[in-house]
Amino acid sequence: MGNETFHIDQAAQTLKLLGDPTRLTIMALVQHTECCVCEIVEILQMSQPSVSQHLKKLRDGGLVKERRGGRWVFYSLNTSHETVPIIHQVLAHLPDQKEKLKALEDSGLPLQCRR
Amino acid sequence: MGNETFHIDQAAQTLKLLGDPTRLTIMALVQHTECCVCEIVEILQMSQPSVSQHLKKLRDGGLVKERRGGRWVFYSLNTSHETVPIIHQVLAHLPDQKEKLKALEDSGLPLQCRR
DNA sequence: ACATTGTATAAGCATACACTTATATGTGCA
DNA sequence: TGCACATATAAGTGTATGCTTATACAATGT
Repeated sequence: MGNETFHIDQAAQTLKLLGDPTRLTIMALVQHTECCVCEIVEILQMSQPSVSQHLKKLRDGGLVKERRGGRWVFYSLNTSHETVPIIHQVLAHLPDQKEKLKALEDSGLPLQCRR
Repeated sequence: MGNETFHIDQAAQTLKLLGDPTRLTIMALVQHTECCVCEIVEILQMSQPSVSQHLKKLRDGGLVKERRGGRWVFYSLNTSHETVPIIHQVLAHLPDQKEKLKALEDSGLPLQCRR
């Protein structure tokens, strides 16, 4: 029960975080592009606090990193996490979320974060 | 939100099941070799009901299949589940559990299931 | 300094989870 | 038929989860 168990626990922790539709979608969103919280809220059609709490879990688990830019906070995949290989391969099996980001951009909603 | 959402939910459900150290270890155990419940109990050093309940979850989720052989029940990976590709890739990143099965076999414990 | 906007945190609540102990079911054998 | 073994299920319990509403914090612009 030395090194191996650690790996299993580590992987399980990551998979647990990915094992929620909201968080899994967020991960798919931020996988390639940095995303602003307000964009995520808009795309997921969820309350801002709820999204914020999911982001906190992903942050605490080390799966995403944040960058503050003015009033906005941008999230992206934390590529230095130990389980990134697993994460990438999981996300590779999911439908691309770029379209949703593009659709949001094209929708003309008054999101100021991209200016 | 047609086909895509379904896939995300499906993947999330699988990942949720994998997101527990006990279940993840079980999956790693039964990945290549059919395993008897008593072997799993012995390897995990957990109570039999607890293991049984985890197996039920994996069964209900379609991740494993069971085969009854005499008094024993053998579990193995359900390779016809929709998310097998994800499962395989996740498990590929985990330490091999064959050693534990071998160690159990060599330990001389009175497990009758293999005769 | 103050109001506005964007995000995080706090508190409360209903539900889900993982374990325990106790019991039921199922199979083989005397 | 009755006992022993292997596994499943039931009931109970403490904790975790995901949401809601309310509020705090942070940065900007006037």
